[in-house]
Amino acid sequence: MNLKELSQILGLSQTTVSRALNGYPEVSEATRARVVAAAETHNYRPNPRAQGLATGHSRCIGHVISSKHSVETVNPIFGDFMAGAGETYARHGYEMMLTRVDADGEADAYRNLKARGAVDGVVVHAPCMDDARLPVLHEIDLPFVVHGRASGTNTPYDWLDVNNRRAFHDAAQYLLDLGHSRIALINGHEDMDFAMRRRTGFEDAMRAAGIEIDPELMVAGEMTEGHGYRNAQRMLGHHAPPTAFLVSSIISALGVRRALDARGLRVGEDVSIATFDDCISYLQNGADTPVFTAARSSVRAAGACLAEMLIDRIQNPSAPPATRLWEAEFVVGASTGPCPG
Amino acid sequence: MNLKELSQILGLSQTTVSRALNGYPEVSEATRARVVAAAETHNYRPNPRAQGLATGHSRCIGHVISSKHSVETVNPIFGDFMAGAGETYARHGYEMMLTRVDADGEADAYRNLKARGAVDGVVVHAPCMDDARLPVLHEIDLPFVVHGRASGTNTPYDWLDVNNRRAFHDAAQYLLDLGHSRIALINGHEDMDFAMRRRTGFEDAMRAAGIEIDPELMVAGEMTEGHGYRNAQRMLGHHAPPTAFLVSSIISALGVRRALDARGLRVGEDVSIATFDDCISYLQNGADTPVFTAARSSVRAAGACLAEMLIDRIQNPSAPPATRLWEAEFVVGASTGPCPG
DNA sequence: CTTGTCAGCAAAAGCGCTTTGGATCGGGTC
DNA sequence: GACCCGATCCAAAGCGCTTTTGCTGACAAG
Repeated sequence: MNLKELSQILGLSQTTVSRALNGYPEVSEATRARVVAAAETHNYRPNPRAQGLATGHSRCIGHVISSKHSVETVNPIFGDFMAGAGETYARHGYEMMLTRVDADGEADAYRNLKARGAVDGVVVHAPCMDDARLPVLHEIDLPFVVHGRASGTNTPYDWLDVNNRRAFHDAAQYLLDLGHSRIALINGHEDMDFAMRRRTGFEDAMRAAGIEIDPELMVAGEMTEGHGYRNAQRMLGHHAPPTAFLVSSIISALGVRRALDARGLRVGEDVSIATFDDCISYLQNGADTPVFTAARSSVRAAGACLAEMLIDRIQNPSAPPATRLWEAEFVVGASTGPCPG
Repeated sequence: MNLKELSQILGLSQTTVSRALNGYPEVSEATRARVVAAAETHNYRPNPRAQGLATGHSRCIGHVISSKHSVETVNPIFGDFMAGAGETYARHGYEMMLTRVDADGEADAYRNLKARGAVDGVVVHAPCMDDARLPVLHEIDLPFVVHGRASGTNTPYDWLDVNNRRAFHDAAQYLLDLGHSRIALINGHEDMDFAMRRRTGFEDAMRAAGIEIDPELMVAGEMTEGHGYRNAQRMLGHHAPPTAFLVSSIISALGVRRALDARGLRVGEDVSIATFDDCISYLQNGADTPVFTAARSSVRAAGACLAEMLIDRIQNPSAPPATRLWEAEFVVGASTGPCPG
């Protein structure tokens, strides 16, 4: 069923039917009601491609996910982020389109999406310092919002970020207050902006406490369980092992815990673990009492909020840049305790 | 840059340019080369909506993800599945479109996608018994492939599944051979087909060993870490607690392990754990020696294969149904050992 | 009885592409 | 020399929608 057929059935012109359906005022309420009813009974759905061709926009949001650090590894927060964003999109009548690209193909992918008019806007994931994608997006004039921030970029843009520096500062401070001084940092890839900020927060707290940081106890990499396990194992084999771990992801924290188990060390007694918790739905940090002491912030909520911000941006391209800095919530769990000895 | 402009630059008609670009034979190789070069230098990209309007298909695959069991929880294998599928789509020039719907909105979502011509085909996730979606898809004649199988459906369809029954039969058998008889099953929602099959495999092995199954030791639910933890905790408080757990997801298995830790029980010594391992990228089951004894099968590979199958189906709608039954690989890890006592 | 206004509707021109149905032209056939 | 033919290329008709423009008739104002 298309517009033409529907209009013939109704004995009206396509114009009138289109207007009736799209809420234009130039059509009487009686006619509109008749049209809407007919559209309903004949299960008419406007063809989005034709609509897009005519209007110039696609009612579709692009997410391009790159395999930057590893072709193999998928970001564990991806699903929850998309769930949050997806619901917002759906509510506003937008679809979401995923594009998967190789390591450095992101900028090209954006150019492609723009040239083809495939999407009305994009969400930029995992920004890094001096992110090369933002100038490209500005240049091609494709609306976008950034999940996180990109230090080094001076032209303003829309972003939503967690105060990662403060979150890690406060978490480190908490461990310091418990008497720990040999604190290890297991971070995400530090070319990513958020990881850099977390590291800064950690270092600030350590420095303020007058503690020199052992480079052996700082590591960055893919935030997998294995990454947490291997590095914790290595560090625990150190001549002066850490008494506490500050970890950038609950996934890696699981690996750290496994390393402790393997060495017969009790979590929260012999060794403490504090982590960042993105509130991944299938890995909740304890329904009742938190398993891990953590700085937490829902990635799903972030997805929902960014989606909203992007839609706003699309509808009002000249609005001033919107930015949101969320504070992580610090929760004390069973994984931390006073420094032994 | 659009076709019209490009053809004017070249001094050719739109027809010729279009044909040259799309590899039709009615154009000389010299002209074709000239056109291709010009398209390249002017960064011409055909508008997919216009292309779709003209050809009738969208070069886009739909994935509709429902919040059937829980609005909150995202399937942890989602990201890896999409990564696998996404690469295949990209290679064949397809995009993927996600739609998120409420509990029972899936069938409607399919009708919508079809009526609007938004996608050329869809992937059906998490089929259940007598799945209501398949008749709908047949009725509206939208090409699809199923990740798993839907028992009770008699019209044939394309699917790819892991031999879940055998995987769980063999895993249970392995535990039985180690001397365990109090074996607990922590399963996924059993209205889902794969969970039902796993349960059958488990029951078959137990029955063949002449062991009566304690209903207290069988549970089904959302495959989260918390689900594993809570149920393991409960079962371990039983007057005759299990000496082994058979778990449907490595995520839940992590929860089971946490429950063991909480009770000071050693994994693989006091209590054994065997699990299904979907090879989730950020939760690898040990790079060197497997952490968990597991039946494993890569969900990412499944995504890639299903994508290929769907594209085949779209290109050849009348081909006989394709089905693939993969055997899980059984790996022995550190989480299992002889039944103590 | 004009004139102006305005609600209500229709015709038609795109949007950017593919595809059908010619047109043109040089060369080979009889 | 008339005819056919393959090789190239072009004009124009859609695909299904939105939107500009214009028309018609009713009705109030002058």
